[in-house]
Amino acid sequence: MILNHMVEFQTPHLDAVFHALSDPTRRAILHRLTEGERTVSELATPFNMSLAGASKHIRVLEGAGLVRRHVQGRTHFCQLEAARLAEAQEWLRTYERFWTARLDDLEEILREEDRASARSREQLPSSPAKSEKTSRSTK
Amino acid sequence: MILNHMVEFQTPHLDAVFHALSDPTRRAILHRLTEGERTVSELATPFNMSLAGASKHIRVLEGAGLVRRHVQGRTHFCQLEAARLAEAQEWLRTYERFWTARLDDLEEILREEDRASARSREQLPSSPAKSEKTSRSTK
DNA sequence: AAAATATTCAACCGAATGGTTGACTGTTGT
DNA sequence: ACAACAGTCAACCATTCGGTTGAATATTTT
Repeated sequence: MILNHMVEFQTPHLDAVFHALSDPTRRAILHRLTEGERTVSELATPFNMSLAGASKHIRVLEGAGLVRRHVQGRTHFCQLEAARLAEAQEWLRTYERFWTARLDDLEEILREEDRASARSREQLPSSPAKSEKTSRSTK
Repeated sequence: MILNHMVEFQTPHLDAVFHALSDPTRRAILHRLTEGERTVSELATPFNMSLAGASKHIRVLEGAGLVRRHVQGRTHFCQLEAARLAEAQEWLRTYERFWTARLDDLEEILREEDRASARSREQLPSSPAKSEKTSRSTK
């Protein structure tokens, strides 16, 4: 049982992917790659960082399987490889019901407040009748 | 413009959340918390690790806003706080179109292969007529 | 009052991280 | 042939990480 636990979470992919995503520079690089293929220098220029530094970040992304590279002469072209991001999202999907649950709770609380304020309006008829539901953006 | 870039990815929340998720022990702890509130010792026991070690992991999760704690006497109860996971998923959602795009590409390629093999069947009428679409699990 | 329990704290350790610099390896343009 | 260019490599540095141990702080039980 404990062993199941240990095995269940020995998912080196996720380790690498989440670690890769934990750095803002690397997230920015990924974002940049959504615009299309870019060379290493192109990816490096926006950052206040040596080329070698940026190169390291790209290697981390490559190691996590988030970037593919094909070399053409002396220039290395990088390409977004999103499949592993899908795995990460799949992992997060397991927890979806926990935040939607909380949002549902919130909605229930707000509805309850609405009922309460409706009652107080009945007791204080001086305040004007408002539209059936108080406007409230749950976004 | 470069500045926009720099600002756009200064999202310390995501840094902390993704970093927290990059460790398998911490992911296991989160998973455990989906079953409900657990004390620090309860969370620690499945792991081959000192209590202090597990405690540190929990503090990391807390720091990332993924766990809330309420103290009752000498025992600390931990609770999953999924909202920040939603933020992470939201970030990943931006990239969804890139893996679905690739899946669409794949589908298109397979369709093309089907057409090609259909043509070759026409040229080699010895092979028996099969059902309209070759069965193929895209999963 | 004393012992047991739940947990953190502080100091320490080795390994990994994010970054730099300078030298090296290829490739391309003159 | 040579200089410029694209990029990696290797060594180094400070910091963080994941982990340990032992002592400290509360709280609960006996």
